[in-house]
Amino acid sequence: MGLDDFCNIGLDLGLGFTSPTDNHRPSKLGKTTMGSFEPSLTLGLCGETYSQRVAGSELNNKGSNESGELLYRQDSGAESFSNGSVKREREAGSEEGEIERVSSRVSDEDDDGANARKKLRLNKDQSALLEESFKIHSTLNPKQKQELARKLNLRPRQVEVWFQNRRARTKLKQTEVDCEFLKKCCETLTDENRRLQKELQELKALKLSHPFYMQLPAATLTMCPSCERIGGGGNGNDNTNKNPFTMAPKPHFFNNPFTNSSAAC
DNA sequence: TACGTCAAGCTGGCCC
DNA sequence: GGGCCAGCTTGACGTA
Repeated sequence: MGLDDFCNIGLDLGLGFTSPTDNHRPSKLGKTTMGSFEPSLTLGLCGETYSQRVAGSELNNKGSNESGELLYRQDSGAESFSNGSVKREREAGSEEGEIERVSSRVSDEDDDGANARKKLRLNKDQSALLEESFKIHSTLNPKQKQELARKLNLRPRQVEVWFQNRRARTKLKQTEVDCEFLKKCCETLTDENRRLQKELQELKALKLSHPFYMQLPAATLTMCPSCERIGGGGNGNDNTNKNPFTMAPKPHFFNNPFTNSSAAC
């Protein structure tokens, strides 16, 4: 292994997203998680890979701050003035129908409105209780639905719809957060890519202007995979003093828990 | 009046 | 096949 071997260093710089190897299947309950993409930036040197991976962050999902001021308009449900499906009719005809008769507050306007669709607005208490329930469980079983509907003086179908819409809003919000996160990742990795490209150019220039360094036996150059420093064998431990092979410290993205750390350093 | 919000309708997929 | 869900759409309503 001589000079030629050392000079034929394979420098590889890449920026991109890698897909996880496991088949991450999103939960049917719509609990989205980061993990579909792992932004990565690699600089390969002599077969060594400098790799940065950004794992999913703890994206907090605050969710419930949407219960604003609400009007106390309670009209009959949409099923009352729309055709509705067979399914809905069946629902209304069952025990829930009884609840509906008790709970639905049909306004006077509905009598003349024929099939006019009125906007139902949940009042503050209803929204609060629904939010509270949603925090506990984002999906409801039939019994919970019935119970909640009874408490809220609503029809089970309305409770069900509210939960469906609530999950959709949560997911939308989460998607927006994920989008922002990935944008930031992209920016960071672009900067890192730029920096490494520059460093690569410098190393290439150095290789031409300082052939002395290239004559060092390759075996004496070891790179710590953690701190990315190249230590020269037999030249003392101080490799921080103007060592042309000292690389800039690896930036840490978002407290990435997957960043390798070596006990050797 | 344009736009945002949200309850509700509709449709297709999945699971038991 | 029925129930439930996600995703998309519709329409009423509030607001700047």
